Amino acid sequence: MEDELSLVFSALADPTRRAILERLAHGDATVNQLAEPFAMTQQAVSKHLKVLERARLISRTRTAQSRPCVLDTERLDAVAGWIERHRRIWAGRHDRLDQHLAALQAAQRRDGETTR
Amino acid sequence: MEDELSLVFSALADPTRRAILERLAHGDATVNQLAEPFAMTQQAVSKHLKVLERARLISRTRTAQSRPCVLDTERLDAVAGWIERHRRIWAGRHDRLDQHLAALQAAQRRDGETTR
DNA sequence: AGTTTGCACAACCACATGGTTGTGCAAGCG
DNA sequence: CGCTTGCACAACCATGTGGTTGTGCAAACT
Repeated sequence: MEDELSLVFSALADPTRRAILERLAHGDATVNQLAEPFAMTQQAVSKHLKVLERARLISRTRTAQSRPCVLDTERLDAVAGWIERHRRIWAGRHDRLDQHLAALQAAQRRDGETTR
Repeated sequence: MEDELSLVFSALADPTRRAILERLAHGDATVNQLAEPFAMTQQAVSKHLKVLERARLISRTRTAQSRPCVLDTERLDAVAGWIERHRRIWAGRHDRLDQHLAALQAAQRRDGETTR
């Protein structure tokens, strides 16, 4: 129905889901563990997980009664590729890797931003 | 209302809008020029442009009766930063920044896990 | 002057999204 | 065995989204 890129982008277009992904970056977690920091029901988080799963940003295993979530790392590559392509085209700057990394580090330093 | 990152991501989560951006990468264009390749009305494209404008991915000038669209290149940097950060964390790549991030990740993985 | 061009605003529509409550069900625990 | 835990499914609701048609209006053309 919808193309992969759109699915991933729209999955990322929600602070709650991005926070979930960040949480999962620190290790796998169960639904309840993921739901705990948010002021919403477990069912709502379940919905978000379904969105992430559909975008193949996470995958889930059925381990007994818990369904731990695992990041699917490759999914971001397509998105990063798209972004990078256009960023370079638009900016017209053929930045070398060093500049790129410097920018990333700067971006990381001013973190705390939007991830919630 | 909504955070910047979500605005940009959701603006990018539509094939039409991404195509518009690609078109604009080759140079500024008017609304009608942008609308021409799509099987939709000029008004629909206008709506898409408003979304892109709200996400500050494009800016518009009022030149006489036409309203040419120009890419706002900086907006993608935040998104690219977010993507790159997480992609590298998850994938555990191999440059200096990556090792730094991997160390961070390992340190953070050391706690949590059982609690929550 | 009158007409055409380029665009935006408004109202409307169908459907998606993000949340809720209520419920059910399989796995583990007392 | 019965209770609790962990999660998903269904129905519902409010709002957002992506499209349409209809209209209006300012600038440019003749």
